[in-house]
Amino acid sequence: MRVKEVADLTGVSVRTLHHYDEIGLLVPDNVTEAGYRVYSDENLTTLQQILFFREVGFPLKKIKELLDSPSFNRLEAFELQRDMLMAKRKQLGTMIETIDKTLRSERGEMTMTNEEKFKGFDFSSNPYEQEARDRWGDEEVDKANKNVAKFGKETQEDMNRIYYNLAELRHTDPASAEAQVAIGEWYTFLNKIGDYSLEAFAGLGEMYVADERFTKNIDKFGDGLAVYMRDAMKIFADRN
Amino acid sequence: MRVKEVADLTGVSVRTLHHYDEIGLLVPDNVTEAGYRVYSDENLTTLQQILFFREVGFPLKKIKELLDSPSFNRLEAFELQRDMLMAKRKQLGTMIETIDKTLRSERGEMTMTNEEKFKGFDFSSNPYEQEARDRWGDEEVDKANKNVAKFGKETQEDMNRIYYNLAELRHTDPASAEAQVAIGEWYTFLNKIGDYSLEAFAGLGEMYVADERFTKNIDKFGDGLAVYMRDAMKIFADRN
DNA sequence: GTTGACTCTCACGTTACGTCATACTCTATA
DNA sequence: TATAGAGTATGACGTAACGTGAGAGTCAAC
Repeated sequence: MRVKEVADLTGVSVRTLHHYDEIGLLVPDNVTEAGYRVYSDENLTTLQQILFFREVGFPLKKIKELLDSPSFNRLEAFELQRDMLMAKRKQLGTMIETIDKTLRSERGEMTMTNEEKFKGFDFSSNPYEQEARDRWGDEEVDKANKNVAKFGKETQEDMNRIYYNLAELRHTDPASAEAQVAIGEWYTFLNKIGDYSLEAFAGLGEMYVADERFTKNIDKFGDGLAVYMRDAMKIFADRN
Repeated sequence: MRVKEVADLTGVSVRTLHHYDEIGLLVPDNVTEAGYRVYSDENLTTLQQILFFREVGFPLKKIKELLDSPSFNRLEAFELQRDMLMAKRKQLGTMIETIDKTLRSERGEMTMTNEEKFKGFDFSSNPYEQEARDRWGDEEVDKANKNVAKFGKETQEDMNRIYYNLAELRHTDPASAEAQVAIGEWYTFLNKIGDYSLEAFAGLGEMYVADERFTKNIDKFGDGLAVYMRDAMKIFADRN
């Protein structure tokens, strides 16, 4: 699908699609020889997600973070969206009540406190923002992963190499020399992209098993890898 | 109430209130010696209206036009708001359905067309915008009244004086010398604030009875005044 | 009489596009 | 096959609705 088709289908402007491309929020899967953007069905699904999060007040930057997050899960997102919509529908009910009361009070049939006048009208802090943050993390949790992304493809490949390496060792003793060398590479790697003391390193290891978002991603390289890394990281920190 | 109280009550920021003051959208009824803004209950009601229209996507400029419109009516506004909320609630239902279907299609239980994927997600053109325009007018219709507001209090008083004058004559012959002098004043007045040919003047008179927004406002000065003015204006235009 | 919470007015920054301007691409038809 | 008309691309500046300090005054309370 080309820009205008997408625009007509979804109700957003062509300029908006250009903008989303510019900021890397929705980059079309294909481009013609002439430079025309061509959107895939996958792109459309992503756009649907974007529009949804936008509708409920998320800034584009945060939406991008969510979608980019390695722990992001489309199905979970849809479920959260469902919850948000239901909540919003309930809020609308409150607003309608408020309006009804206001109408009656305007007719002098009753009086309202100022608080009552704004019941349902407070959109200030979206409780789901926290929920989304909790699910797909930000700041702290994915710090490492995000930094990796910043440092480009090579760094990413380095990281994967270390993960694969460790995954192969994951049924051996984490205190063994081989494992400790591998985990030492991990420590060195992390310090290339961030700043980790030995304590922080050990703490990070704890998070690998404590936080399922980490666990999931790490265990992609091998079942039980997260636990193995935690153990190896603790030993490494203690010994150095 | 002072800024922060209002902010806490309504969930908007202090800066927002400052902003609304700056652009003349919500000017506090009182100001202390020290220059502190003090909001009245009336101000709060207005703010409620503002927040509502903002929530449903009206730009502040348009909101200001609505509230400033002489034909604006709080009760009508609340009723429109009710309708909009009900419609939005219905739309939410559609969106929830869409999400449910999407979830099922993600699980491979069914397939969806692209159009179905965006059902309920198109917020592009707000149908109520037109509705609001129709009720409280814009551009053309209230041009005169708006210009009056621009020219300050004196002009406003001049206008009212002419209206009252005509209202007293409204049971006499619109072709009489007295009536024609009065309507001539009206013509002169209008040309002070705008640019009206004789034809335009007669046409305006037609609108006074054709458009109920005009009729309502004019008849506030006396029942049947709008019709009377239309007649007098036509005669005036024909004679000059 | 000095905090601490609140307020004021600049004034520049930001987000998410809108709105041209200018130029290329691609069918559809004369 | 030339050419119009609809669509698209890339700048680049404009706009709306505030956010975010900076610097300074205000005010009740201890």
